[in-house]
Amino acid sequence: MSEAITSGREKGVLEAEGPPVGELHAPLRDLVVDRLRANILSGRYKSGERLVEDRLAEDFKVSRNPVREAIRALAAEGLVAVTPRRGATVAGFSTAETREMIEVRATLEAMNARLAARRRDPGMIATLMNCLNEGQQRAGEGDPAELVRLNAHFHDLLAAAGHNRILGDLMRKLRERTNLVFAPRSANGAAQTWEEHRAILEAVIVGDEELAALLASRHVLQAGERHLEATEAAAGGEAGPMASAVMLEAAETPSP
Amino acid sequence: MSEAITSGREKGVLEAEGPPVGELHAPLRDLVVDRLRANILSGRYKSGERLVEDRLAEDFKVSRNPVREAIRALAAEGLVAVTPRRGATVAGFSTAETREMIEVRATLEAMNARLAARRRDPGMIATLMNCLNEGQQRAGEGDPAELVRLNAHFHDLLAAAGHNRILGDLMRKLRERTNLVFAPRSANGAAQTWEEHRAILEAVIVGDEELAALLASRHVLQAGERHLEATEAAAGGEAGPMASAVMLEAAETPSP
DNA sequence: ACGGCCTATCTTGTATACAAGATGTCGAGG
DNA sequence: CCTCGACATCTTGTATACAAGATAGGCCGT
Repeated sequence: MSEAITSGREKGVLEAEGPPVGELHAPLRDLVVDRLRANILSGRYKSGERLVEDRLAEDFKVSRNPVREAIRALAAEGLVAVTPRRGATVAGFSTAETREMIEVRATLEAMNARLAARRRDPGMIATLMNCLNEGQQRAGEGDPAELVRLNAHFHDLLAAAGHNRILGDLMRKLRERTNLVFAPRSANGAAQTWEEHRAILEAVIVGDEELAALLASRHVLQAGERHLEATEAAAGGEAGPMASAVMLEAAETPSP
Repeated sequence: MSEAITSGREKGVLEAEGPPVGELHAPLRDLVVDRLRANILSGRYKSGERLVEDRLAEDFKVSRNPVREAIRALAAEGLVAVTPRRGATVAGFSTAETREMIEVRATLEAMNARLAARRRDPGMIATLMNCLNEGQQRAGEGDPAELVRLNAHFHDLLAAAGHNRILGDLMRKLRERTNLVFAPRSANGAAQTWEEHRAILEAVIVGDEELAALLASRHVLQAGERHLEATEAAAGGEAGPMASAVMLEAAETPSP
């Protein structure tokens, strides 16, 4: 795969192609951001890997400036960590940080599901149903990258249904960060994931705010649990044995 | 006030002063970020005002590069808005966006208060008490800038008491954004604000998670209400008359 | 052989230069 | 009088150059 970024505007022999008419070309910085983010989220760049400006600039065939800005943009999103004079690396998270992110995500997803159930909108729901069907269909087939994409899409649609863009942005950034942590074993439990999606959507459809919030919260917390159990099993219990249960309890919304 | 940023390392006649020993000098970018943020939050730069790179570079006596990066960092925090080839302006928010931010903040502050009440920590509580006393004392005196600082400090301490840094970061960024909106009439209701702080802290101290969460949520929502009422009164009802009540209901955690 | 310094090299930080997009102005033509 | 368009100007986007901090390997002394 060629990594070069060109903004689609090479010097053609016959000047027939200005910048795509009506479609403003994005600054290189933004293109680089997209590429870097994609490479990080896809696992092509692994956690802890150094991101050397010069090398990336060469890879992408641009100067260091857009690369610098892209790196800092991703740092603001929490996908890369940069230390003042030592450069940037793909972010990695401790189990404590992971737990914290999961706690917050659970709360935000619960809030959003509540809003989606309250403001339910036929158009949105139809779109969500389509996404859900496709997801459940492909859950068995494999192709991790496609499943990750569909999962992100479902959550984005649900965020749109909540009609709170501030909330949606926060959820997306947090989701990307946790996905980065989960990436190594992301294929786990796709079927269960989509079963949970189905349950959330049903609660939203019937307008049961309480249930939608509870299910959305658990959806996140259980994914976190599965991950922590897996890593604890692999690493031999670096945290307490029931850390996941503690986590679940921590963010649960109080029940009536 | 001289706006120049120097990193404290001028060419002295007698080379007696390297970079302050043991204290790594921050990159200019970070210094510029701090200055810009301070100028924005203090209202020195008003919402909508253009941030021209050249002018800022001259003001701060640095090149455009650190300024560019600083602007983008603040854009990531949501304090400035940048349009691809048209430059950056100090962010401004519609009433809809403001409402959304308030909703999310209310939820996050509620979650944090719950965590602080659960994990209550004597040291933290003592520090919070000090801050509270100082705040209540100065609430009558005026000096808006000092009150804003103390308010930020109280919320930061409460965030620390919640022991979730991810959550704390999100709350701080959101608080800055809402403060930017509220800035024009921020002096309003300082006494009430600190009375609410007191109530929240009391709930945290006795470990009543439910009450702490409820009070924290209301603290944010009521501040939002006060603001929206004020602007609606000033602008002649641009949104529905009971928008603030709707907002309050929107994020309230369900009661048992 | 070991520890510490010193230099060679790599990488980031900052400045400057140039290219190209956006905006505002003024005049010609209707 | 108004509109359209070419030009002048302002501002951002990108590249390159140089300065300075960080790192690693080797050399010297003991």
